[in-house]
Amino acid sequence: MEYKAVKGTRDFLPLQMQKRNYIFDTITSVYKSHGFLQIETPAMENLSTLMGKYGEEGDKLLFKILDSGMFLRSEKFSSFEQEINQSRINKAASMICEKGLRYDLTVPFARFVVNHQNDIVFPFKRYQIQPVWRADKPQKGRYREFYQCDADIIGSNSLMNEVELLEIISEVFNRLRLNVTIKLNNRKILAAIASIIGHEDKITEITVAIDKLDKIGLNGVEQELSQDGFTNDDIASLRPILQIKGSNEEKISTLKTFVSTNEQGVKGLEELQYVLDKCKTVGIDNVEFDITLARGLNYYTGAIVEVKADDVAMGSITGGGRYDNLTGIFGLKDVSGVGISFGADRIYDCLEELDLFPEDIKTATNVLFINFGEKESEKCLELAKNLRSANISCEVYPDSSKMQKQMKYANNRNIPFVCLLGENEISNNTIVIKNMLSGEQTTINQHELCQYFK
RNA sequence: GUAUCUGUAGUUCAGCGGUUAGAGCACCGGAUUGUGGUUCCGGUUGUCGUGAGUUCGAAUCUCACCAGGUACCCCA
Repeated sequence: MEYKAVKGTRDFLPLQMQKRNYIFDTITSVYKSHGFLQIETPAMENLSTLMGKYGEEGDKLLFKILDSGMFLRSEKFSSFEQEINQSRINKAASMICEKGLRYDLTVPFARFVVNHQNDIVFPFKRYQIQPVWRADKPQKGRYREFYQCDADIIGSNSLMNEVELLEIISEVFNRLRLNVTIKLNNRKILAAIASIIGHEDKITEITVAIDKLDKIGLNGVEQELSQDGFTNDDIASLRPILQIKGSNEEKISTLKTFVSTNEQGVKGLEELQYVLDKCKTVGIDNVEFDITLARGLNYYTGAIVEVKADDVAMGSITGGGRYDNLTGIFGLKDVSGVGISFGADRIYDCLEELDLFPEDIKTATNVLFINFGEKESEKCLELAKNLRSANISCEVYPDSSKMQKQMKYANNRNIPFVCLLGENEISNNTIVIKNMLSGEQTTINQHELCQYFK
């Protein structure tokens, strides 16, 4: 086939849209039940807004948009060529691209909050369901265009917000009937660990290495750390952290002694303890303190959270955390926010794999009127109008084709009821209703039709 | 960036050196002019990813290129 959708992007068929909307509707209704307000932001942002917020890897994965028109003045061409020749792609790109597609919804939201600070009420609780784009190589559970479903609370330091977001996560996955584990950590603890072994500047290296613990094991992590310039002494002092085990309480008590001399670490542990305690009061029992959880995004400063499906091999399906300084970058200081993001496409893949989509979401039309000809279908139009005003979706088959074809249409469209109204029925004011699931049919009076479907 | 697998009908795939390249599904028609989903019969569908090489002979073997998937990295 010659013309295809761009690699990593997809068309969605009607059935897929019905399933996707089931996910979006579930998340939206939970968000609304907590009083979150919806916003949208543009697909593209200035690169100055996006660059430098996601870490080195993130910058590489930004889709950049070529400036329109005379994008490169001839006098600049030689310096552009020079940058290209030296493989300084970002520098070269900045000369011909000023815009890029958004990489997530959080950074544009921070820009939004700064721009509209006088028009919104703080603490501001917003939700946003839109696509984001990443120039990644696609594979299972990884797309170049995918939907994030974000909820953030900005303008409040309270840890109640963390708890509310965890409640939302729990509620959404309950409603979707998907078993998950919520992994929780705190950047302050990670920063304290880095500080205690004397490598404050290497938080990223430490977190990335710790994050790989379950993948490459203790030896692998230690090897990686020594490649990153950590001495054997550093690694030895880190070992109790790398080998931490047990329940949430046991892990916390191990850490308490480890970070007791570090103010930030103590604070992080207190925050973590508070959130875990409150989770217990609201009945969330699948939260796990996971010291290996790091998250690549630069802007997180406090709680960080990630959700994994228990019964499917899939990357994280929800992520989030607290960011104390994100709006500061755009010129609004001392506004802290915390947010989460559901990855709708990965959740879709999980539900599909476990066959957890409800059957009834396939039904778009409840009743099909079989078309027997001009006179008969005219009567059907009348009855269809009545059904619709009673809020029952229905349609009249447009051609008086063979019955087999019309019935097949109802079957393929998952229409649960078919109405037959032919010559006989017209003459005695009746109508035949066939249940497509059971195959049973009944004959009723035409004026009883609305009542029948109520 | 690294590794690995796969490109054959609308689709899922079989054929893996030897006549004119097949099957299921889908689609169309019929058995059945007022009954779908189950059954039976018939029909349509191809630059075998592209190019070169090996060979008497290539969908099949080799190489290059193009396209797609998967794993690592990272992430939702």
